[in-house]
Amino acid sequence: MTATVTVGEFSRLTHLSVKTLHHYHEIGLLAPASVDPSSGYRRYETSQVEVAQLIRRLRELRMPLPEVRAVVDAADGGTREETLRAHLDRMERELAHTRDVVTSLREMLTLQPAELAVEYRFIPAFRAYGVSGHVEREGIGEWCEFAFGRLGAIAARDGIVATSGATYSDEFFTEDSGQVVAFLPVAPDQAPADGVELVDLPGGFFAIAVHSGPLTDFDLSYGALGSHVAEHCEVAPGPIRELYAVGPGDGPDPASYRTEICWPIRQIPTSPVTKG
Amino acid sequence: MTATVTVGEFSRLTHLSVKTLHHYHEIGLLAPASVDPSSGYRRYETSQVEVAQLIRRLRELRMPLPEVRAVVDAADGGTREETLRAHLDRMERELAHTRDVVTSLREMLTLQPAELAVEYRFIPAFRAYGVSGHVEREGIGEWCEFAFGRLGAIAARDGIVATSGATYSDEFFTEDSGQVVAFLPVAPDQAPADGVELVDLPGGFFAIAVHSGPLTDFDLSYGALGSHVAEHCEVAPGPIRELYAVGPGDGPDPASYRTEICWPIRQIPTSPVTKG
DNA sequence: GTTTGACTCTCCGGTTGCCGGAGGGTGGAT
DNA sequence: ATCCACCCTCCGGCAACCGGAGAGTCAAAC
Repeated sequence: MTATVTVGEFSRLTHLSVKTLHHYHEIGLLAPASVDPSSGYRRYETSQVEVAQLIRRLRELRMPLPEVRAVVDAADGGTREETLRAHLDRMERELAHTRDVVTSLREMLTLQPAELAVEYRFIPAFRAYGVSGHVEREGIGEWCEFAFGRLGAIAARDGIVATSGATYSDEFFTEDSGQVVAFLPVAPDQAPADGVELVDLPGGFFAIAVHSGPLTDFDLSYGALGSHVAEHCEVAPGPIRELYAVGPGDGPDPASYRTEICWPIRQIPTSPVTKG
Repeated sequence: MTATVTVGEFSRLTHLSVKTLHHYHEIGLLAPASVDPSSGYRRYETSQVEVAQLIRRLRELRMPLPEVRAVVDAADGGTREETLRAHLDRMERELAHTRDVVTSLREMLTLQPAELAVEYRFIPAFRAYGVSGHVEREGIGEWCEFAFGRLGAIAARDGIVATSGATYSDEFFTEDSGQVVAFLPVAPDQAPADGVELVDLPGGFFAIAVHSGPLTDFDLSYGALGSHVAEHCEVAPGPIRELYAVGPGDGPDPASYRTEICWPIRQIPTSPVTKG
């Protein structure tokens, strides 16, 4: 019922290159049915064509080989379905992201950069409910939903009204994963609550820029503020803060969002400030 | 107006990792404004933040670095726009392809494989108008439009009515680029015509399977036929042929397409054939 | 004035999923 | 016997960086 073929023939049947088949053999993803002990010649069975085609399909979707292996090895359809769905979800998200980047790229190239208004403020130390974690950049959206969901629930329960925010470690941006703390300011004598920490944010001077609109071209404002600070101020240690003056909780329209980016500085610059 | 910053600071301003900045320096994509000759320390100017952000944006779209360089270096907006658009087009196509693969993957996993009907036929040698070329797999759609457009025009002019087809070299499938010949059968005494060649296709025995519907899961039929041939026939040399019995020229609905895959064999097998 | 600690440098190797080629052995047909 | 197409293994390389080693530098603190 099944015949056995050489690599070259199998290559033709599956549209996988011989090199690729060698590779899959080496890593144990798709081993030939038999190998001639003396010559080393590989022999595949025609029944293996199906698996090979499945692998090819998955690879066409850029699925990493370890995941492909998981799908292929999955005995039960459940695991298989799950891995597949996870991958497709990821692709979906990536796609949405791509669209965002494209639009923001268009804006970046066509529109003149909006004049950035930077103001200086002293923010005193304050206490806040906090949710902290080491977050991957990819998962930041989900994580924020989780964190602010939790903070929002407590705020609603206790009747706290305040502008929430978050601090981001540098590595979060540059290494694509790092420490993030979502916070919601509370009174200094606020009692602890389940599910959140009590954190004390240090006071200090900040250079603050307001970013209006959705967060897709957030990095532009971020870079502009950073440049401004580098040109006019002495930076102080500590993570950058974001204050969500108007965010998803205040309305459904991302265009109405207002986010304040707070860059810690040593002091308010005294020299005449030339905006730019 | 512009201040100068270290790699680390520049990294914070641009959200590019230090390693990445090193890399971009090395390949000359984004060189620091100055390098301390004794210490080797890099110094960037804040004015470089913008370029860096553009690069980051483009990389987020998975644009290869050489293309990024082209966009960044592009003095005039025209070249820039063009490179960009080309890239976005490619992404668009890739996306469409992804969707196709997903649906066909779904079908592949949920539906039982349709019983493959294989028939054997002797096809005599014939003459045809041909358009041949070395084609990249990515560009096959475009190329087919071009080739069959040309053949179709001549057919219309000369009143030729025949089923067109194409031959594909193995490498086209396995190496993602290879020789392809689109052909349209003509009478043996047909006169040459501008823009097309006259080719003679050799006769012989073929194992033929009919693939119905769009070509997204074409490779499945292809593999199934190949397996069948490997199990029941002796293969003959020569490229695989496809005959477009019902194709884009015959109606807009891909579901109505019928394509015959012709696999060259030495002779019609005499043994009792068990389908599978 | 030096010591600390954060920052930076270069170089080397590894990652993923293969491709290309060198150098040499095999297999079936003539 | 010879040919030629096929097959083998091994080595290096591609993109676009990341990780770490080992060493040098800078600025502030003691």
